[in-house]
Amino acid sequence: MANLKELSEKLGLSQTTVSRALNGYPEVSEATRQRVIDAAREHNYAPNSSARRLATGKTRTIGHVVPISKHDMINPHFTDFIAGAGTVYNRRGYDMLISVVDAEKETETYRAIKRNRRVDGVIVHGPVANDARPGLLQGLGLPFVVHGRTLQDEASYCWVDVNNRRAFAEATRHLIGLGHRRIALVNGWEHMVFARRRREGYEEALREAGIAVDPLLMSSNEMIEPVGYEAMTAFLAGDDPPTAVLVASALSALGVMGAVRERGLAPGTDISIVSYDDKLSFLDIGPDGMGLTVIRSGIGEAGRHCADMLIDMVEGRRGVDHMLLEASLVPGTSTGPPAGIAVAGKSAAAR
Amino acid sequence: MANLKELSEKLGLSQTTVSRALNGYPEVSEATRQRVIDAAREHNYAPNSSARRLATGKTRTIGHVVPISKHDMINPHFTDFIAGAGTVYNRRGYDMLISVVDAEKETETYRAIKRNRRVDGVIVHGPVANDARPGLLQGLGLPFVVHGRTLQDEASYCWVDVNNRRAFAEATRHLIGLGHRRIALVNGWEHMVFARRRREGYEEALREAGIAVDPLLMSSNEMIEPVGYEAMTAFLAGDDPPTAVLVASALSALGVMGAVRERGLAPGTDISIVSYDDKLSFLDIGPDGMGLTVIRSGIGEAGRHCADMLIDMVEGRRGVDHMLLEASLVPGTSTGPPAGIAVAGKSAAAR
DNA sequence: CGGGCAAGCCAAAGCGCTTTGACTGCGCGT
DNA sequence: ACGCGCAGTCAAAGCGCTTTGGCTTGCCCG
Repeated sequence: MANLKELSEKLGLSQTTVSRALNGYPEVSEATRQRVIDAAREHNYAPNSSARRLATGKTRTIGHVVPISKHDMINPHFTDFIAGAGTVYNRRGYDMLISVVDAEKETETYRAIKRNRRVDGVIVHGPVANDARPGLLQGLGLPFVVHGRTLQDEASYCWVDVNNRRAFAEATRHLIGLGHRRIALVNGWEHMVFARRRREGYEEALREAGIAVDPLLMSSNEMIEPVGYEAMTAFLAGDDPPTAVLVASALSALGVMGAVRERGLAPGTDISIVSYDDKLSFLDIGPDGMGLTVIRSGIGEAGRHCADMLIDMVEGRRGVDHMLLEASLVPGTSTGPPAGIAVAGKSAAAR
Repeated sequence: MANLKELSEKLGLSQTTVSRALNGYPEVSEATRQRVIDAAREHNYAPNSSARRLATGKTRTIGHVVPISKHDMINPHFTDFIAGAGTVYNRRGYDMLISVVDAEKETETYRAIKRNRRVDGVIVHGPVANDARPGLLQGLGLPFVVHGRTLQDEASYCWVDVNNRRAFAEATRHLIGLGHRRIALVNGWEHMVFARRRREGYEEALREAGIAVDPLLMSSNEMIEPVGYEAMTAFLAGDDPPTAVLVASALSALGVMGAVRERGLAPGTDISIVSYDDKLSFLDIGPDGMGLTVIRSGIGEAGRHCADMLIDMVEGRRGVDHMLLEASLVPGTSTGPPAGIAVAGKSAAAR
């Protein structure tokens, strides 16, 4: 059955009534509604979504503009984010539109998206230090939720973020509590806001304990395996190598572990490792997998919250809102007192 | 400027003419066309895409139905695939619609997509042994391209695949040529067609060389890091451990490398490793990165070909077509003669 | 000089839905 | 007996585009 007209003719009802019946409006009798629903199912009818969108002015579609960097790379965390957001879209009857664009064409893409009225709102990924996007989108009047936060005006728009600062402060305190004083940080790019906050948390905890911040123990770079390996190798080759390391992502942690293993060091005994764990679905670095001590906050969960918040907004059920998720420290076997300090019964390497 | 009507009034032209001018039809004078284009830009006009879709019956949208497994996991290779496909959609003016659905709801999703006329065609990911999807989609009359191939009727629909069988046969021959006789295989799930073809290639090369296929040297499982680690650890603990191993994915290779390093073995000297490399953008296992010898075929490239093929189809410029990509063996430092056989100047470990 | 033809433009008819505003009975209170 | 409100239904007017089928010009050619 192609369209509403035919279906309504077949039922001997007007298009109005059939449409109302199908969309759950109250002014149609239950008997009629049931008859309509049965007929729709029988004839395999579903409204044409383009027509519906044109008539309502709503697209029931959420856009994700994902910038693609040199080397055609999309942030691997993105997969898990959309896995989370996607289930929400599904449940609430929304579509997910993804635009893969060159990083520098991003603002033009938002403008185009607005002009064509292709989506009801967008999710903004990976906020950077002076991010122009919130301002741009506010100017365009395109509803949005930021995954993360920018550094300024965070009160003026919706966001869902992890309390990165506190998470890293606590992880650092944990290591300090174990007796570590030389603690390295393998961080992400610091133009990304979350990375900056993580460093702040790390430094805050060091200062509290009266430990000097040593630039030689900090690296800021892309969060991928080879980079983690390089950074850790460099730290270990230094004059006064760290006894513990804080890693900003699972992928980096993988590289860090590679460097550690290669040097024949045992995590938890010779060196302590704590990694942030976004719960990349294909890589379990935590206690149940590789055994690392991790600071955990699922990125899929963040995706779900972003999606729900944005849909609430475009449907007018919610105003400007924020959500700060707390990460939790999950102890694994990769942490322990520094090598110099002997502790009975502590020897197992990670895994 | 909201719509065509206003723009045409402002120009003193009919909607017809403005529409034609903007869409490049020949029956409008160049002078007028230019005037229209300038005005459109000046007033920031772009056609409402819902209206256009309704009028034309084309959505200019390609759908990707991605099943989500237990543990909310989406195949990590997916990111790279859509990075490739996405650039093509962009270039050719198409949108990408992604539906994240529970694995068992996949066929219902295709039906719904067809009913609503939300997309012009779909890409089918991860074909399995007796895949129902090609038949279903042919029955629905929804154009599609399969990334990979099923086992039967492959001539009846469009696909883009890698010559997995040959790739693995050649990699195996390469190892045999170096003198290896105990060659293990860390494969993906064999209900996935590509994994099955890879094993066939591997076995073919072994048989050619008169080497018995040893089930104890073969594992078939999910292609993720922890699983690669487990498999390799088990192989190395066996009575007659392999001197070489063939790995089906970069992620598994990571686990394999972890197991190898942990045992203090040097890749290329103590044990040879060849991995299939889909060029995951966040993980370079090849010669330039971790240094492994790899069989390489970019998944992003496959994505581009799929997208182009599908768009050609829905635009009626192409009929049923196939594309078989060849993977190439890229030598790294992780392969060499078996440990027993001494060769001058061969000693460097991977990396 | 008139017919034919191409170039350039337009009015109006969809596309398939939602939504407004109006209409019909029917039961009810007075 | 009459009017009123309410439940249930409908015709028709959009939503903003594309596309069909004409309608003017102006020009060329016999």
